[in-house]
Amino acid sequence: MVYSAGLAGSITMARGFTPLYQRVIDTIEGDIRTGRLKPGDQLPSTDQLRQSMGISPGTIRKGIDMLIDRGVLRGHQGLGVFVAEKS
Amino acid sequence: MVYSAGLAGSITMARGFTPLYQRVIDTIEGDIRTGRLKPGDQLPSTDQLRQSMGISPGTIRKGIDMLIDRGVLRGHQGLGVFVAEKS
DNA sequence: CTGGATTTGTACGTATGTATT
DNA sequence: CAATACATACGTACAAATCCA
Repeated sequence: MVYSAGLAGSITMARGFTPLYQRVIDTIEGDIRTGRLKPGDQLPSTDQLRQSMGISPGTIRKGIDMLIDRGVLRGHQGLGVFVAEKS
Repeated sequence: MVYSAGLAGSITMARGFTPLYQRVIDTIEGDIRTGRLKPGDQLPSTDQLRQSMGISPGTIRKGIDMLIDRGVLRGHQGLGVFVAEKS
């Protein structure tokens, strides 16, 4: 699983107008939509996502938090974050 | 408007611990439910909430972010945060 | 028109707590 | 007990939008 964010290393954030946390959301939801992530699947750890996307842990977390709040993901402390079984 | 961060009156005190960001959510939603905040009303600024609740800006922000994501609030950069007209 | 003040929006880094293996 | 991983919370900095003197 790749999770490349592109533009990694751009400190000045010369991004378009898509916030980084939105890119986290888009990436995960895209992988769910295409079937690369299926219900019950475990996501890469926050630290792995941080490394592969080049985004700080807090920003990774913000995207995941929103998807958990929306019911798309489920977080289990000590275990990991998983794709929700039902939408 | 009070927005005290005191422990009494919290809705979700079951299991002993309520996260601070949840207290922010509960306080705002409670004020909407009781009519103390009405659709179109402006909330106190993040900095005012920080002071009155004694909670860090990031945590205040997290609660507000979730309510914006749920459609309960609307944020307008440079203006303020308002109670959404539609529910 | 300009510039300051206010306020939200985004992003970073760090620390600590808690659950699971 | 140790390692792993999520959950919560803190503080800071700067960008962007709005308002007004």
